[in-house]
Amino acid sequence: MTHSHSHEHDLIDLRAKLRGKDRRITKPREEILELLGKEDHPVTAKFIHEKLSGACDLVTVYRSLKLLESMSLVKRFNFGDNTARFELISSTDHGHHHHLICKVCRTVVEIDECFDPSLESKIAKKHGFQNVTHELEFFGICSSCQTT
Amino acid sequence: MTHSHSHEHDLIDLRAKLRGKDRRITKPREEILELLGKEDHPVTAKFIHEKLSGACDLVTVYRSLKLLESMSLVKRFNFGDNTARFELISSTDHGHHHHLICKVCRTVVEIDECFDPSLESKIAKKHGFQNVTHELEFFGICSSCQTT
DNA sequence: TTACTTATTGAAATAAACTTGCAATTAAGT
DNA sequence: ACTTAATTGCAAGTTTATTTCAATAAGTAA
Repeated sequence: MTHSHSHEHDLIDLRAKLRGKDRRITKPREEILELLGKEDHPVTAKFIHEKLSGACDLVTVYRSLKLLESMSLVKRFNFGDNTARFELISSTDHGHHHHLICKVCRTVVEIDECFDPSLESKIAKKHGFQNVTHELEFFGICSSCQTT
Repeated sequence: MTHSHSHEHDLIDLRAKLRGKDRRITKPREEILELLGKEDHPVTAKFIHEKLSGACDLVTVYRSLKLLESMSLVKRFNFGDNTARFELISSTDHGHHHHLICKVCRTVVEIDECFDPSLESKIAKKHGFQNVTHELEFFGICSSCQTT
């Protein structure tokens, strides 16, 4: 919904997390975070590089995204097309939400619903796993692509 | 559990599905199906090629997997490492099941549990999508990799 | 069986996503 | 401003997967 001001918080967050870590606040990192703050859906590294039109190298986009991901500022998604997509972790949903993707036109809808967390703890317990999380994406055909 | 004889059914299935479709039953296709019948978890094209040790080209493995997938004999999975993995669609679960993957050692556990299908239909209805399916994988740390 | 048609294969080339090595740059502390 | 080391850009290298095309082989019909 409203990503309008959230990215300012993310820049503050970035500075806070980088402080005292032998890491630096750089223009590419700030620009990538700012761009992600304006996007409503996960975007590819290539997309970011093009939108930033030469502000930095594509390699730097890859490296920055990896750093931002390791700092839990950005979340990586996989929509099954062999291309990683990245989204800002919003403070509201803690980065946990899912997507509904049109198999035809690749339109993406953000989904807030999720299944009961007891399913996850049940599975974790059953197999002796810890720190269990999940990746869930829905695929279907959107209203525009439904051939009558 | 018992994949021991199921692949014979798959070969019959393959022949049945290919018949009268201008498609041919070839050695690589049979061998890939047979190999998948012996595996308990999704495997990569590279893995198949190595296991078949030169029985056919890696390109043929990719092509065959794509064909088998389009024929609903094989299902493609994505474990978040930019590498497609393939598994035989068993007649019992109709190919619908999930996985629990150890983030450390990459061990895979097959999961039969799933959330209530009403969640899916609810999401489909809400956004006007049709033929909605989902991809769900669990990630965690297995008992062997849990540092005490 | 033999001949015929065409789907399929192998090999090399290409494509796309991502990573690595290294010299040049630049952020941040003193 | 000076220094140190993290970061960047560029080129080259990996990995995964696809495409092109001549050679091969599966299925069909004589």
